[in-house]
Amino acid sequence: MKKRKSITDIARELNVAISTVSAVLNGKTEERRIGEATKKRVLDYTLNAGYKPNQIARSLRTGKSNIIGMLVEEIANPFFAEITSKVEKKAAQHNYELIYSSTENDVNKIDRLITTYKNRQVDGFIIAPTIGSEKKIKELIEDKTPLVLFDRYLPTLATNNVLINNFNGIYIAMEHLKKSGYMNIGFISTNSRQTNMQDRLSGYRSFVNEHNWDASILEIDFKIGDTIKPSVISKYLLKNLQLDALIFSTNYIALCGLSALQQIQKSISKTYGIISFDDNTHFDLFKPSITTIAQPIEDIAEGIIQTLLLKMKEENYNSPIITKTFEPKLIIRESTKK
Amino acid sequence: MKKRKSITDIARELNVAISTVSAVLNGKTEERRIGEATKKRVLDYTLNAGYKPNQIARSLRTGKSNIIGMLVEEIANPFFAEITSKVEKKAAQHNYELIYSSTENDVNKIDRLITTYKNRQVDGFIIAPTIGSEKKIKELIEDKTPLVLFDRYLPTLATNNVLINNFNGIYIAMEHLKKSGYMNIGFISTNSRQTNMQDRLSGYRSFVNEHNWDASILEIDFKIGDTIKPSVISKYLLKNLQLDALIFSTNYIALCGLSALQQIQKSISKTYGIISFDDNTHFDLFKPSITTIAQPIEDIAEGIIQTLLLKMKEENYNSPIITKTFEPKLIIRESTKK
DNA sequence: CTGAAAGCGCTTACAG
DNA sequence: CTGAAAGCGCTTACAG
Repeated sequence: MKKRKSITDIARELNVAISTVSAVLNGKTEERRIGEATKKRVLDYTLNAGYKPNQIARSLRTGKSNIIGMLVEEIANPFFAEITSKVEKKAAQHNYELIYSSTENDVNKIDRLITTYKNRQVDGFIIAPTIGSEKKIKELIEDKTPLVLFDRYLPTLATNNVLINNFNGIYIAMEHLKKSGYMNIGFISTNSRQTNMQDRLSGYRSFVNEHNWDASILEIDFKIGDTIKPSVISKYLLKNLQLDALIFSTNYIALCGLSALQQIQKSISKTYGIISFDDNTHFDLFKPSITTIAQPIEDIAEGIIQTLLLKMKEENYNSPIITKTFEPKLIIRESTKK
Repeated sequence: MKKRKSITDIARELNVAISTVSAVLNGKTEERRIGEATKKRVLDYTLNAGYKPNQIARSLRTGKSNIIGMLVEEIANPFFAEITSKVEKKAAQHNYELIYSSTENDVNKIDRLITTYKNRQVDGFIIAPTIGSEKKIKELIEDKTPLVLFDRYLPTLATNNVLINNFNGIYIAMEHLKKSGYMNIGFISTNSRQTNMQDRLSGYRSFVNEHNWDASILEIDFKIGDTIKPSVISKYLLKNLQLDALIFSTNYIALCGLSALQQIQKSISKTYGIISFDDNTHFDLFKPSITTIAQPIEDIAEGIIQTLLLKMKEENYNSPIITKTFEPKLIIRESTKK
């Protein structure tokens, strides 16, 4: 590759000191009291030559990279894709670059990624943590690395969290179904022990208990990257013919559940009330369109970036731990109209 | 953040020279003839202390980052998500890290991203190029930055490409439909001028011309991030009632088309033969399951990484330009059984 | 077999 | 108002 111009080259060609060029480039002409003429000469030259400072050198010197590392469960999942995209834009506004990777909820992968990112000297971490990654994340906390967890939390770790009220999300969905006349509601979820999934389950259980209903729960054994067989769900439906409505605990389970419903449409002719957690670009296109429990993605993204920015200010390393919890929102569509 | 141990700290604590530590860490104990005992001491110590070399410093010194930058159209699109994931794994096997971003086919964004990645000193680029980005990409070529384009090419740029035979993909799909008894096939695509889309259109036109059929083409005005209204497609179908089969030129158009078909199911009761470009995790779950023209993702990923690795070996900067073209594969499912 | 020194491209006290 | 020098953490010729 062609060698790029350095600040030294520019200083030599312009007959000024390296530090002068640096000051101009960093907008420190005031403190350093650089003359207008010198400033203009440097600016003209660098603009013209298309000079961009070498970030690597800058990082090495300042100990800051202006990079934020973000680890999500799976970037292909629309929820994570959207949130990453929003965080990326917000980070850019504050002059930070975002790099991200999928952990696939794999403890080894998350550990490896944290190490890699650390070696790249990221200034802060945003992580959707996996059960089992407590030890590695604890290292970050002990190093005083600015850090925000989101989507789920790790109960044993005292650090910053941005979450939603998963319990309430399901609870208001149940209330809506009840009001719409459904009385036998099945809850279809994964067997994940993550806090978000457990809280959604609790929301269901609480509502059912409070109303003296029978709980009917399907927990599917699922790992990221697996394809769920719709037959798992159709079998469950055929065994639980009393059900008149279904809540899916997350978007990919819902997609699979909708396939299952198509499969058994011939054998049992009934229309279920349907609600899915996570709104999805396609849910309003379905026939019937699907009622969803939407996460306030904009709020979450803003909550994450603001918390991290605060923590990345050096003087705030010892400020209190922050947890922000947002409320999800029910988007009512055709699938819950009796 | 806590300051990390440096090679200097280690050298001091072990009473050896910095260069000795460096040699051991880089496995150069042979050339540098480091004694077994010294080697063991250093290795034990660094392993124990969990020391990881500072990549920033290493990059600055060697001029190499061991990072590959990849720009795709939209990471949330399953095709790009999969290919990125595969390239990432292959790159890791060769000790390269992959960073990636979505261009959204936006020329400004792609230009900005290339600049950002250059400043991060990536060792090579993998790009799904956008029309209009010729100038910026030409700069990379002139700098002799290792570079591979994929998915589409830019006719005016002489550089390395990894592609599929889009023309043939549609052509064999048409042949299959004809053999299955369909004779009035509509082609539903975007109005994108990208080579991949244009080649797919050419495949359709050629087949139709060769068989003296009438062409029926819908080109939807679409930008990444847009939601296509299914009504655009249903209007087209209602105007072209002679059609008995449809080919969708890409996965998101197909998803939208399937919504449109549901909408008009009541008004026109007929079953279209359906084929979509790009296989998709959900296409085999649909009822009927959808016949697709699948891209050989594994081959494409391997083609990309091998080409780039070759170009990143310094001595190969002046080796000939490489173009690899793979054949797509028809996956026949229920949607094309009459 | 091992170490001292230069240098990658920056920023930042400090001296004048 | 401007410049010379140190130093971030490495690698790599080179000297012994």
